[in-house]
Amino acid sequence: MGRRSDNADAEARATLSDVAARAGVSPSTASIAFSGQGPVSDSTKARVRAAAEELDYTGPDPLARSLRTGRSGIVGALIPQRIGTSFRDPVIIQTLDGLAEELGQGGSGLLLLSERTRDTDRVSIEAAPVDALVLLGCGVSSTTAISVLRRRGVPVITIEGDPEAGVANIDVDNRGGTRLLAGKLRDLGHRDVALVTLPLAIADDLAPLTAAALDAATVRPAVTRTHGARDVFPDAQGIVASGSTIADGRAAGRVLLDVPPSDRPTAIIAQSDLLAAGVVFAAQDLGLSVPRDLSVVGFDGIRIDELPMPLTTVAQPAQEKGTAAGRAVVDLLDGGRPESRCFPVVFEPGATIALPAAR
Amino acid sequence: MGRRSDNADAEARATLSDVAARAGVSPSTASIAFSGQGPVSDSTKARVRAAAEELDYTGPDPLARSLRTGRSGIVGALIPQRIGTSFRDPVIIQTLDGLAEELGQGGSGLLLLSERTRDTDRVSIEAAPVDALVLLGCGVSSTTAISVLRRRGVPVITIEGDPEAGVANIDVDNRGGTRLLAGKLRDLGHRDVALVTLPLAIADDLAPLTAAALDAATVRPAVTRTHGARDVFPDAQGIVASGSTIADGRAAGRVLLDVPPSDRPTAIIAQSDLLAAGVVFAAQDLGLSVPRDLSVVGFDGIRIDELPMPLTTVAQPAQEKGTAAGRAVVDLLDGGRPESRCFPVVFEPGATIALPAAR
DNA sequence: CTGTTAGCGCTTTCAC
DNA sequence: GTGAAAGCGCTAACAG
Repeated sequence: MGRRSDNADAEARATLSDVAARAGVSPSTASIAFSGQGPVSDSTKARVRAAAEELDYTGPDPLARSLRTGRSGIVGALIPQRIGTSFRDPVIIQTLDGLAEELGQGGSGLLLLSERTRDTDRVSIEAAPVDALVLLGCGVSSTTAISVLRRRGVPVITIEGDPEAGVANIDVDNRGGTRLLAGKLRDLGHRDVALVTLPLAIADDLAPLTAAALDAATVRPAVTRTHGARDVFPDAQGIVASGSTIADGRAAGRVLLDVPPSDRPTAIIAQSDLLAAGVVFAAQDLGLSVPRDLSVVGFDGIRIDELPMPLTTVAQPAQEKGTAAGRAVVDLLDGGRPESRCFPVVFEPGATIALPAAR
Repeated sequence: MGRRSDNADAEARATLSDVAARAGVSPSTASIAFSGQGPVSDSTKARVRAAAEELDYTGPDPLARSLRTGRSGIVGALIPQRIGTSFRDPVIIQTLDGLAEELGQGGSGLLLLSERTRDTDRVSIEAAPVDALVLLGCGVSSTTAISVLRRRGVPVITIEGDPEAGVANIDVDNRGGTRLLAGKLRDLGHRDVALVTLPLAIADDLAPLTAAALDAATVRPAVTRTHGARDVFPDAQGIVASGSTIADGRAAGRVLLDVPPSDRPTAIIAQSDLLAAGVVFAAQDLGLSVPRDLSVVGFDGIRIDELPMPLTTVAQPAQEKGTAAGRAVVDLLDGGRPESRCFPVVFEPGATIALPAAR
């Protein structure tokens, strides 16, 4: 029973067969007239269009079309947390923008999936009607997600995901970028350097950075950036932030800085620009001047207007990441085998690092 | 031929019939075992599950299920412009967040549609496989969109749309809110008041606010807020901004303020907080002090950290708007007839208005 | 260029 | 509690 919402109005909607009948042609011909996928005489096409017009037929039912062709025209993007949270991060927005734009070129739409959906939902990763899925800097132990999708036969692309998974991965040079920043600090003479990391797992709390937590981490970039920092400062300790907002950075910064001066680091490596901005504010809260009393570096290269000085950071091509992921998806759907790639980052000198203050 | 991507791997995926056969039951029984929509003995259910496991069957194909049930489980959101642009507006993000969250409760997913899709796209409003669509503060002459969707039988909800369209509309008190702010300015003694409006149509350019432009406007809130301002200052002139960012406001503000002092308004009513912030910056650029030399009011109630003082504005419940729209959609899909509603706004005193400077 | 035939994979009466 | 039958609306071979 029951197609559509059996709302008051609607006597059954016309189907392609109805249109074909009215135009005096077979359904297959009518189908071709609509899709252009085959030869039809102009006169026939016109007749079909006219019949459609009369019957108020707007085109093939996408649901039926999807079943028949095996394609829905929809690509899913799995984002961490809820929209309001994820979308506070400019990097995610830019990446999605690039992704959506590129998918649009291929005629596909973007379905937003949050990690938080219950699997009873009609549109969870185990049941969403998607032709492919992009895992976006996710804290799903992405191997789990990937295996579910593989079983479903849904192709996957990851952005900053686990490279081992045998899936094309669009990456940025998180390790090298952080190492570069750490190197600048070392060259200036910093030795007491602390980290403010991104959450290591979905829904992490503010906490010290422990080896155990790092081992259990599911958020790739957080781990990789930590490695990059430790390439230069092997013993660097730090704080795991509870998110990637200015407020989260401020809270983490306070923990690191609101201590006796002798225990205070001379520099802080924050794993995102928003976190770094928060650290700068935390320093200001405590009467410390940046960069005189404290050097701070970030990651991402987003502009943060509220900061009194430009941040020393590395810029990543967020939108291009999305575009590349989109292109990889389109390629995949065309039967190609897109390759992983890793974007370089670009150093932005800014004005938040300096020589360590004499003690 | 060809189901799915005929990629190297995959020998044909198992179907529900395969599972049923293996479990020694009929397809209908297997279906019930999966969906829970009917009576099955526990033992049968277990057998079906086991067979599924063995065949690597993860559940019913969503495409087939959709065709059969007439529901895709997907709700579309039509946003103006591209993601990167729309999502710079915190109000849109919050609204989408509320919407997605509420839809998630109903088990539906959110498909992002941009007005900019070409109608040849597989997933345009003409052909997206959605159970319903939410028009989000759109500049589509929404009547057009609505009529397409009505013909398709896709139910629609609008957010700040045209109320006449015979569609449930989730609105906020744009007119009353702006009138309230204008009233404050009048009470302080302002008489030379200028407007910085939101774009009146998709992709508007910075331009003077003319009667013709206002008549041709497709973006509802821009029109309504203009009316609200003119309820108090009937002759107020102004500038149509080219977007709703701080930069757009700054540009518009410059046009209004970079004139001989005698031509300068003593107050500016901007139609969004971002525009208002831009106006404040434009004033500063010209050496004017806010609110001493110029009073500025906004609209929305978002926090703008980079501003040196809190903005005088009215706050709208952006997330609740989304939630309400989501609830309306769910209601609609349940066969209900959700009603339009209009949220009130709340005055936020801020510190950007004062008595007009003596001339 | 057009029509015939078949079936995508599933859910849902309805009878047992 | 289970099975048989029907068909959602469409497109893709293939034959004419």
